[in-house]
Amino acid sequence: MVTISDVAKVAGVSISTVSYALSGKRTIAASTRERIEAAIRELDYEPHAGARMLAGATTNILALSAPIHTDGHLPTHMRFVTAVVDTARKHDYDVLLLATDDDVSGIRRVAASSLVDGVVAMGVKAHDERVDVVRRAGLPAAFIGIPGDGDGLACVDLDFERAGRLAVTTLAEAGHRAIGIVGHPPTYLERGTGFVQRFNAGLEAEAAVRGIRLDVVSPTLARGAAEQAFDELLVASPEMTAVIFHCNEPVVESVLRRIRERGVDVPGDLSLFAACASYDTSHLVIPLSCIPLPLDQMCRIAVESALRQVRGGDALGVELITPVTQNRGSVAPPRI
Amino acid sequence: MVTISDVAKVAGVSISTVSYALSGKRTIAASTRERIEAAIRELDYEPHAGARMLAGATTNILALSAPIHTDGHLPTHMRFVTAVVDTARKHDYDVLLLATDDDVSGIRRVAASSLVDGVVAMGVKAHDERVDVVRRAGLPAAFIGIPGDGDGLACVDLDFERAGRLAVTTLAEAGHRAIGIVGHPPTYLERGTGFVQRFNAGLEAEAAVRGIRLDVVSPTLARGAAEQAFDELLVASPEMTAVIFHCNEPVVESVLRRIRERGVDVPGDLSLFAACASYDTSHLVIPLSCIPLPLDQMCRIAVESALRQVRGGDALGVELITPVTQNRGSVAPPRI
DNA sequence: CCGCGTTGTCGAAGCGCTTCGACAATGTCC
DNA sequence: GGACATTGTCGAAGCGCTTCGACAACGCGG
Repeated sequence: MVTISDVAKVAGVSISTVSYALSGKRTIAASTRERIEAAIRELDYEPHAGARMLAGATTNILALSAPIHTDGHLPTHMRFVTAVVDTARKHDYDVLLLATDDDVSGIRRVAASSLVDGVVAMGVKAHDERVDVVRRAGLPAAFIGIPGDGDGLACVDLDFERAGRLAVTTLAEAGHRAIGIVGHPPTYLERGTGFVQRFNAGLEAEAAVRGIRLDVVSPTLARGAAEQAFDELLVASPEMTAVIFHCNEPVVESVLRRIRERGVDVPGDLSLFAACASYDTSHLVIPLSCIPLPLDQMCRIAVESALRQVRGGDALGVELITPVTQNRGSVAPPRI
Repeated sequence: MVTISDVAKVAGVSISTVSYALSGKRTIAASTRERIEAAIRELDYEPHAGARMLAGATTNILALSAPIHTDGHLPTHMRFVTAVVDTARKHDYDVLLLATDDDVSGIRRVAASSLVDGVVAMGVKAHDERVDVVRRAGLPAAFIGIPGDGDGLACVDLDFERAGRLAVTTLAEAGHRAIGIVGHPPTYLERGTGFVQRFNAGLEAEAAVRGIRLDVVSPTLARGAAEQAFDELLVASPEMTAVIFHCNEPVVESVLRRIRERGVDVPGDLSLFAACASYDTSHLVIPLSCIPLPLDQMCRIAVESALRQVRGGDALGVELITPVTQNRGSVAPPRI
């Protein structure tokens, strides 16, 4: 293998000069640097990852803690993963994927063995063990989602509370007074995913202020559950004129098909709104106005926050992304 | 951080003794080993990954080259990834995820920097650049899929040719003489995914032997394309009594819904068969008899093959998994 | 009881890199 | 023109580990 001393020999300088030329930590004469760079290109030199780690430098590896839940939505999960990998690569970082059940032990292991410079954690829960682990290990970390006890930790998320309020506001301002909600499976809440709670809190707060009736269903992932839940909504609240989706794409699709089957006109009979959509709502059977989940942005911020800490910067605390709406024509004033 | 010399001190032995106790490469007296293990537990020692790599040992990291295609099916992709991660962890390996566009440069980089012990490559194409890279780098590698020029390389895949024949055989033995095929999008073939070619070859060979009529459609991923393709099949081959699916789950679901809409009885009017299904066919609107894609098995074999090479073993060449059928009642003799 | 092979342990070298301190070779200022 | 900073380069130490060769200590057969 090509080592730094090969490069030094070819460039006619010492090893340390090559190292400094590479890291930029000391000034190197332009002419010297050029010779070194030429030698590197000529030899196709790549620093030995282990040697770098050992000498106390960075590993240029980020761990991605991405626990998979049986009730989770795999495509969304995958989008998060690839977004993290893409961003990391832009900063010359590789990603070590921690995706087995026991996410805590994985973090502990890579931290103890100095394998990674930092960790990005997704699928964050209200009470997340990983918070303790990274805190104890003093490991640079960024959470995609807001853990309950994450004081001083870098967290990024859509402002779900505000998204809840924005969803209600959007429909309320169109004139709707009774809104149905199709939410995530009940297991999400049981598992302690904070974003569902925050979104619901936002919904309820805004609905209370505006005196709007809210009816919530939380279909499981079983076949037919989504359609059935929608039917229940119709029965429970005959005056309902709008529905907010805060659920995964397959559930939305099922309900949209049911809506078509029943001959309900959108937005004439019923306005629809997809909140925090991790998917493209413009390609659905019925395109939906929505608040997009800014997945790429979240991942980018998380990775960059972790890397800032790696470079010695402070964790910037909680960063909440302001939700925005996108109009796809599925919301209109209710028929009088 | 806790180092091996801390452990040695506590256990009252030398550094090398600890190292040998850990690696098992020399015999160590049972009593000594116990003292060392106690010290390791007491200090919560974890070897420094970089030091290990540098000293010429293994890195205990496997790269997973998992290029993402725009026409690919994300859930299937994710299942492969997690299956690889799970298997790797069982062998005390971590997985570095190479998922950006340029998969070749990623492999080259991790190989040149000795970051990984080996690589597992999925999404293998008939002409796959990665073959050259790993061969040139002398890197232990396993391919999930069969590259065209992969002589001497470790490859694992379902025997798609045989699966094609088995699918036709299954329907032919039930008495069907005209079979429709709903295939993967045409972009799969254009991209050079070998498994589609091999499956089709198997289909055609068996159909030719048995004198069976085959009509193939390859719907794109556009909305409505699947339904439309099925309708075309119906028009093109009125005598068709069975359909083989060799496509992703969403396409199957769309067609199944169309079948319901048209009031076609399964298996009375039409027999259905899912070939190489990466999803659970028993939870579909109409449960389908199928040849499952043995995804976990493929990933397990690939990881273990790569690790065998890491330990100095030979690449075992191409391993084709024999397809098996599962009966879910969607195949019956055609009405006379 | 001597020589021999085994077994268990140790010391030291070295993996490729970063970084510290040293030090020529300059330039700068009174 | 001499004192002093600045700039560019170098040698060497050391990061934590594996592994080689050495070598006591021991049991064994002749």
